[in-house]
Amino acid sequence: MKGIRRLAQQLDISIGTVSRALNGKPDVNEQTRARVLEAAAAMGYVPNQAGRSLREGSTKAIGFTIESGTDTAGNGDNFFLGVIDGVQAVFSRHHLDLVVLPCSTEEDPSQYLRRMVARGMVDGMIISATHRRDARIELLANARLPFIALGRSGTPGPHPWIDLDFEGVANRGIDRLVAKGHRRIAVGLPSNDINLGFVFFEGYKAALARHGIPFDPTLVIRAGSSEQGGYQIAHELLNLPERPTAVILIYEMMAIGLYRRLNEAGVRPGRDIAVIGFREGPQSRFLSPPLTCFRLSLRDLGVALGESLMASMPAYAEIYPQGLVRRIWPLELVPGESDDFTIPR
Amino acid sequence: MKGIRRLAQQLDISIGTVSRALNGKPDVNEQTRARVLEAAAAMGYVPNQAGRSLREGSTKAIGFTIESGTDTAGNGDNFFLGVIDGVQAVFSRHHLDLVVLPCSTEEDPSQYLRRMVARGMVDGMIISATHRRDARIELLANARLPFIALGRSGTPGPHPWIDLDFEGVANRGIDRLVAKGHRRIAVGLPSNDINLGFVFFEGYKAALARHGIPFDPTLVIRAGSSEQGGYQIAHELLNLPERPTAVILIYEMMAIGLYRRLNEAGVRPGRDIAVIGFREGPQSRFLSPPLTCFRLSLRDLGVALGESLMASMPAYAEIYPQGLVRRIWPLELVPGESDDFTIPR
DNA sequence: TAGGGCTTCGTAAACGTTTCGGAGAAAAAT
DNA sequence: ATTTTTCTCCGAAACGTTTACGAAGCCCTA
Repeated sequence: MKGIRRLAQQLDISIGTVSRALNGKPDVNEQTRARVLEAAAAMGYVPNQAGRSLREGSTKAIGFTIESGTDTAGNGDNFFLGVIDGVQAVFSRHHLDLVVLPCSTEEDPSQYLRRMVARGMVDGMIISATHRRDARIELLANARLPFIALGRSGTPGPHPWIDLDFEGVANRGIDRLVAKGHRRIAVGLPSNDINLGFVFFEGYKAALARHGIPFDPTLVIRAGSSEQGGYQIAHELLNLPERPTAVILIYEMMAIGLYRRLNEAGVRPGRDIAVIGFREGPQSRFLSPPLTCFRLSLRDLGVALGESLMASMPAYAEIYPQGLVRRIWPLELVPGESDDFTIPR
Repeated sequence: MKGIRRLAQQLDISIGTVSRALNGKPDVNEQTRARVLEAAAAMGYVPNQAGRSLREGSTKAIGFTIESGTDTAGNGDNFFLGVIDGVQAVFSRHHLDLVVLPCSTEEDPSQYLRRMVARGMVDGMIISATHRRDARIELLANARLPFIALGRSGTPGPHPWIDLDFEGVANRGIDRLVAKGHRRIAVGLPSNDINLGFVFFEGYKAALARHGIPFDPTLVIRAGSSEQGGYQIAHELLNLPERPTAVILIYEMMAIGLYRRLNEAGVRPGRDIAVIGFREGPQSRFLSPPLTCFRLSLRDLGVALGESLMASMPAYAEIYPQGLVRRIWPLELVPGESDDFTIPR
């Protein structure tokens, strides 16, 4: 005899009453409830999740899919660990557990997601690293599983997302560089079709146009989102017939490799070329020279993600007013010395 | 009508036969099996996990618990993403899925683990960041859930683990420093009671003893595992009446903050003090000067973890010979310039 | 032709939980 | 005193799956 049955037998009441007592249902004598609660605690009873979710159709768990592997995300652990901490702060208030579902580098993300959805392990999903056209979004919509995307997507149909302010970053970064006299400004973009690359690129082009700077495709370098990618970007820029005077990068990790290649060529960031990175990482301030980049609170972003997902879960409609969230997350400029290089007029 | 029932109805055979066909059981006509498989694929049938695991008592999923939050792990980089990728490579061969269970910074890790085990969501567990006396180990042993720890522990009772070669690192690091004439060698340790701190400390003391260097408790600094911790370590070392000539750090992240504080004081690593870090991170080579540290393959470590867990799961006894794994994972020295500082005799 | 073995399939039970409908008793209303 | 309401509780069904058991049909042997 196991589970609730054992508990009921020991207390000599029916399993139905035990269940109602445990779940705070009204029609149970308060004295009985106290006995049940005490006995449950005493024998360390915890409801079997399989049984419960089979009956309930819900699992009290939320999934957060990321890509595993060390070079894919363009973000160190700390990005996801930070965001997750915020997400958890929201969910724990409602006794929802967060499970992180890492998609192997060897598997197609949408196939993976399909499996995970089919598993029926979660009541909602947070997806990250959205692509330009992301099959996962259609998949989740079809499965009618509440979800929110960390990152916009060009996928048709309304779906909730929160995304970083890539246009704003591109705008402010380029404004800053133009103010220092730069006009040949290169951009380092991801080589895959992750959507943020497109968004950032659009912001870049718009900012240039605003300043009346003609767009030069040779200044657009696409590379992997890792340190190696940054190295490659620097390499290509150095080989350009007419070298840019400034570069803005989509990933901070790229800055590390970019610095390395520039140093090899005797080109010092901040003195011979202006560099602006994107999201501030642990090492940004400790690069030499410190990287000018943009900061955001990972935890706050996680909280926003969590609350927005709640807002699309019908089961919590009373607590979180339902609605379709589409939100641009602001970032704060962190001035370093990597863009000190100024072009005299 | 849903699930297997719908499939059976459509094919006009019993659900039992459908189930057996799907699961590759022998007593089903091959022609029938083909029909079932085809129909299942056509209507995108996937077995409900709750129903299955209720019946089976197994879930075909493995848990990997880590600590969320950005400053707790001491790994500001891709440590977990790298390890997870290796773990997944093993499990995917057996159609086991990996779920990462991040313990919030606000919750007690063993309470959290208890909940996750009780959830019955996983057939096995990998725990990380083991402590000196780790309640989670006893908990998992009592629950008879197969598990392996990434990190040793002083917890009594036999349990499987894989751990980095902290003694080896301490030994080789100190040998290297002593060979350069250092005798006042400080050590930066974590401030919490994570077990690796003790192991590293023991290795440090043993290595000193081997060289006949008296142990000086004032050279042992405990701090948070983040960049801030490293800053604090440097600060305390600088304030010592007799400053050490070398320092060895348990976390690479500490090196970043340590460098910062040292630079503020005009003390240059590699010239005025020798610094050795522990695990190589993405930025180790790009610190100025490059950090002397130790390297390991995260993915290989993950593979070893996965295979070792398999070896403690009775259900896979034919494939992976059962046994209690206790393994020290080697690291490779990566010479930098941070320990170039030599003491003349 | 009777019986035994093999193949294939259907039936039903079981996993642990929640909840619906109702039952019995006590309390309240008539 | 009878009816109605209220308070507790019980029994049973249901969620979707797997599997033990048995039955039916067939082929083969004696």
